[in-house]
Amino acid sequence: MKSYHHGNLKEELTKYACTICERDGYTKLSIRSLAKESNVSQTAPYRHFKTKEEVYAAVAVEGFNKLYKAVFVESDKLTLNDFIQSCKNYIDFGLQNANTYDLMFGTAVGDFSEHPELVDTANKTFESLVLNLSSFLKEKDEDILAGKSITVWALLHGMVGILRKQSITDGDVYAKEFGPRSTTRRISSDLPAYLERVLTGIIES
Amino acid sequence: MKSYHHGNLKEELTKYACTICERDGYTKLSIRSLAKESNVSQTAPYRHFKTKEEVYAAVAVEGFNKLYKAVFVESDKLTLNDFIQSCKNYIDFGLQNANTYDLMFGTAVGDFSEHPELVDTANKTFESLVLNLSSFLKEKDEDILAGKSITVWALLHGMVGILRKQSITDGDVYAKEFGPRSTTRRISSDLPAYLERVLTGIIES
DNA sequence: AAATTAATGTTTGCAGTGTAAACATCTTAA
DNA sequence: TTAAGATGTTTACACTGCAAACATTAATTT
Repeated sequence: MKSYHHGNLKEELTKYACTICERDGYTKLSIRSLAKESNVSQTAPYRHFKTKEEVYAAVAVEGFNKLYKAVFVESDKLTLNDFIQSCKNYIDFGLQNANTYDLMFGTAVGDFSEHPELVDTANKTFESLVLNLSSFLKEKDEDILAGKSITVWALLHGMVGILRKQSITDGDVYAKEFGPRSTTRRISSDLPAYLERVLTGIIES
Repeated sequence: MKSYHHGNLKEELTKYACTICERDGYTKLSIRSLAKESNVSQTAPYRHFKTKEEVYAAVAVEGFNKLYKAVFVESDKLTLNDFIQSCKNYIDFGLQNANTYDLMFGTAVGDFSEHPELVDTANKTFESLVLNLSSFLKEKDEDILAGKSITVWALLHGMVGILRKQSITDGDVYAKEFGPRSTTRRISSDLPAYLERVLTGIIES
């Protein structure tokens, strides 16, 4: 028996928004289609989200939570392999959730600070990365630790972007000579090895 | 005397599209407003761009050209400082053209391969980075060279993303203790020094 | 328990959007 | 000169974000 009030509309809208954003890209998301999917009137979502950007922010929050889970490692004494695996998980997340990743780090949500929950979730993710590094290293100086974490993160973040646009590097004069086995393809075919080599370089600098 | 045919509408549309995309973000761009700006009917742009995505692609091409100019160094024997400067130029471009950068590397243009000119321009930019590195290093092995170039690029690309979303790292438990002088702020206040330290580590690995 | 208020839903309406189709005008090549 | 192609306009359609006024239900106060 369908009641006037939905019950948990916000949750349902968020969930569906996540699906659409990831499947079709966030530009394809419309508040009306969102409403239709939940069998609710076209403007009902506005009771839960002031603007479309707030919907985007909610999707980004879910994204950061998922990324956090992918990166987090329980142990407080990581091995090198644990650390590499965590980093690989980050890149895999970025590649397998490309559209959501774009939403999280692109310009769709202009200013995080207008969405406190988004700031918190994003912080938590980054802190997890710092903690991983601090448990793996014996580094005490927090300045140095934070600096290195940022460098590691930058590398991971950058690799996601580049691996996703392989056509940019595949076409280059050098990689071309290797035919189908382009440089990016070589890297991604053994990502852990690549990461171990590069990350240890960064960590020990 | 206004003639029926505009003359160089495509150029003018592209130029204005670049302005809007950078100023307001590409989601704010509408083909109709584009047309209005050039005093031309609403659907005239469709004679030059099959879809809106083609407009995005055109803007991205301009972006890569600009980025190329920022990164390119004439000399075929770069000093370390030349190289660092070129890398800094990359990051500066990303920060000062945030919306365009997002268009270039985000999901707005789904598949570069459908826009040959975009592939070419993007390739050219990456090749410039490889050439910089190859002239700076004495490295001959093209595999290694391409691999290192990708690592360098990933770091630069990642730093752009992270410096743009400082709220993520500013809020972290460690950086907080330093008050207004957050980790990212320390890094960006002396970017060349940071880059020299990190990049030499990557290059010499 | 009744009454008030707040939360959450609906309806209607507006100005704007991407883009397809049919038509007009100008430019270029045969 | 004329036919073809390029580039413009008009019209039309289904869709969009979101504001405003109203309806229904749940929660809170009396």
